[in-house]
Amino acid sequence: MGEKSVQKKKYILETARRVFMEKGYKNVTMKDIVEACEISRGGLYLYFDSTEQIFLEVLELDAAETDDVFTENITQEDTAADILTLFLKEQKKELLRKKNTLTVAVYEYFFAHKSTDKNNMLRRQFDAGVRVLEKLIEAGIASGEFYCEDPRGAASNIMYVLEGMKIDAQTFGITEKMVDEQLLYIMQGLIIE
Amino acid sequence: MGEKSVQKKKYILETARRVFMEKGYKNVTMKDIVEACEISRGGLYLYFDSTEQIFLEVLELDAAETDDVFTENITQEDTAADILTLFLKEQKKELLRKKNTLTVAVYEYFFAHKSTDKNNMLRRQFDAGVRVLEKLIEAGIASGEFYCEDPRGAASNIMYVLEGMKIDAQTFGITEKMVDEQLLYIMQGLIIE
Amino acid sequence: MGEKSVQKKKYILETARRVFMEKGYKNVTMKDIVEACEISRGGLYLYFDSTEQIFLEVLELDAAETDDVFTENITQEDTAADILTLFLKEQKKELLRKKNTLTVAVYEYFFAHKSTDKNNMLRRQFDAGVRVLEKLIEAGIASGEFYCEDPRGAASNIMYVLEGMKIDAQTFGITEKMVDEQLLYIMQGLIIE
Amino acid sequence: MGEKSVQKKKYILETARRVFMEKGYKNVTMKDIVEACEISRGGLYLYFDSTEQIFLEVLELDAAETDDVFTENITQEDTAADILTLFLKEQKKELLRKKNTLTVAVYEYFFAHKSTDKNNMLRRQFDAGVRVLEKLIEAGIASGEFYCEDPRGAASNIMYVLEGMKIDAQTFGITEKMVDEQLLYIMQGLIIE
DNA sequence: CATGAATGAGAGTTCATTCAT
DNA sequence: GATGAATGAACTCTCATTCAT
Repeated sequence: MGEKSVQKKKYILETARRVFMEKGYKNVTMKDIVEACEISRGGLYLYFDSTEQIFLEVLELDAAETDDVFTENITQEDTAADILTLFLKEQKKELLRKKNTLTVAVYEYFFAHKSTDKNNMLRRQFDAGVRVLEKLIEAGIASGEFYCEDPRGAASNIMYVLEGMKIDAQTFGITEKMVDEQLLYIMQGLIIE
Repeated sequence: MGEKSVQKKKYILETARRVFMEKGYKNVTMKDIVEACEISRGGLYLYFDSTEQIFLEVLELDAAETDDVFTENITQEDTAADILTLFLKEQKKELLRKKNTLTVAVYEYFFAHKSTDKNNMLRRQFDAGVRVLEKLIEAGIASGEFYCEDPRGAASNIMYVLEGMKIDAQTFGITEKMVDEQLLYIMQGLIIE
Repeated sequence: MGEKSVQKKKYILETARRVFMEKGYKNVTMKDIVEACEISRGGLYLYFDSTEQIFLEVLELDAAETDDVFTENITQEDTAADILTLFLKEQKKELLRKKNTLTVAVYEYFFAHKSTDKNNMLRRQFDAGVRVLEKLIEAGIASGEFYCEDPRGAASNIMYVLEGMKIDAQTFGITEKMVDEQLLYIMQGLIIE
Repeated sequence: MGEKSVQKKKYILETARRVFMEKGYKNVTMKDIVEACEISRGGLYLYFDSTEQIFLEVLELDAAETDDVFTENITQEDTAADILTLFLKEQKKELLRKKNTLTVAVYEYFFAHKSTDKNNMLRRQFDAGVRVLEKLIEAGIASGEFYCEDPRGAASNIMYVLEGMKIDAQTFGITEKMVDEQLLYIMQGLIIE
């Protein structure tokens, strides 16, 4: 595949991404993507065989590009509490962003392709989140900022709460106030006053 | 609609329920339900106009029948901790039930029919859950069983966690161990040792 | 068929008549008639096998009931011109009546059941009209009221014009002025000034 | 839509035209046209969305192609009587053509889409016919060929008669003799002997 | 007689997918 | 590589007609 083709493929993925953000996963047809991309039906099939393949490659591209805005913003001087606050702030931003989000599409996809495989993207992300938070909490305990008897439990708790809020945001809406209250509750459970 | 029709309608709803449990919401066609019920195409239309109508009536029937297995099992002598434990045990059972569940269908439906309306079923259930848990925690505090500075936050925390675990159960699976650990974490955050 | 049945049949025909007036012939389904009559589906089939049969019986009933409002209003003293004027006035009334009319249904039916048979209802009516008008014109000539070299041609001319106006009334509308002008033209072609 | 598509579209319209001539308007389904054209179900939908759209485009094509066989045959030397005779001869030919005619379909369509709008095709055609005939009659009067006190009335009379005969031709048939007699009657009403 | 539930044929419509150009 | 016309399977929905009660 030549240079040109690579670019076109990327163009299709970016355009398809917008389509998935708007319509979720199951609602999206090859026709939708063809029309959004303004290419020919046959043209799309040169690059992709199905909406599933396109969606998975959109997710891959996403993963590759995300590359932690989060870690980039951490400096040496930051305390564990600072970092956790930063992390939660990022999550909150994500949660409240109503439109530009693949959340619905991702859940729709994984509902239909549930797998307990270690490679399941959602699972990897969840596990990774728990690990990072656990380390962070342990670091906070070590530095005397946090008190917590079960860092693993606390880390999981945060991840489950975030997952729960993400769903609620997409099904019946969630207000900034609700998010703030819960994040505050979480922080206060950890911080030594 | 006579007595007989009422029974048939119920039969269709029960059969459709199984179909929704198996295939989620969006995958289900009138044809699927017709075939599952072993009735004619036109026959189904005598009772329902669309899969959406069927689904909503399935949910209604569910709500009517659920009628709190939970509250039925509470006796006068139970302490707040007992009741909370019972509640969490019920939730755990629900969570781990892999097949017999409308969870996926419900989320799929509400992804597509997101509404911040007070009448949104998911919202009502969430709010009701928070209210019940808050009362319970306050009762536990009053009886000296629990310690908690923010009963509302704790109640919300539990509901979000349950929501999060429900999703995880349906997307990448969740083990009994994971559930137990998190429920334990929650209980220990409340109980005075 | 008992007395009661005869009444019910008549009731159905009268109700169906209204339906045909509203929707024409082809648009009417057995369901429409069942609903308009507020009887059961099976019930209708006890009396009629198809919309066609119903429609034909509606026409028969009509023919039986029409029984010439026209001839009833003619008295001995009326001149030919008086009678012709009366006839055209009746036709005009019929033409301008927008709603209560089976015209569209009748044409739709006979488009689909064209027959050059002498018994074709439209043909019988046309021929009868020509005959009556011809006699009338001849009577007018005899009495010195009219001048006409081809009474048969004039009679046919009137009938064709009425037919043409009936169609126009049902397809693009026709104003009272248009009708009056044409009827005046016809009368002036006959009357000796 | 490329050159090829334009041809195919025309092919479909021509084929559909035949179908409408055979079955009228309301009886024609997308399936009928698909089968007549020997194309696939989906193929037809690439070009047209409904039988109504197809029908209207058939009418447009017709209007575009008709382009007055009539006016083409008029020469400078023709007298008004010659032209009127030619016109009526054309109409007679049209009237007696039993099969190759959209008449029934057109009336069926306009029964269901009655509109007093100036743009109603039938109305435009009627008005245009009246105008042309009126001019012609006035020309004939000026040249001493015709005698007529109400050229407008005479013109309308001719158009209504033609409309009436068209209907009769499609419902109970009309013989060449009947047409000839009536056209003769009309001509004799105008010509000075 | 009368009911109305039930059936199944058939029309409309949309899309994934292929293929000649 | 790229196009877009073409196909056909799958779904939705409506009715004429039947039949057990």
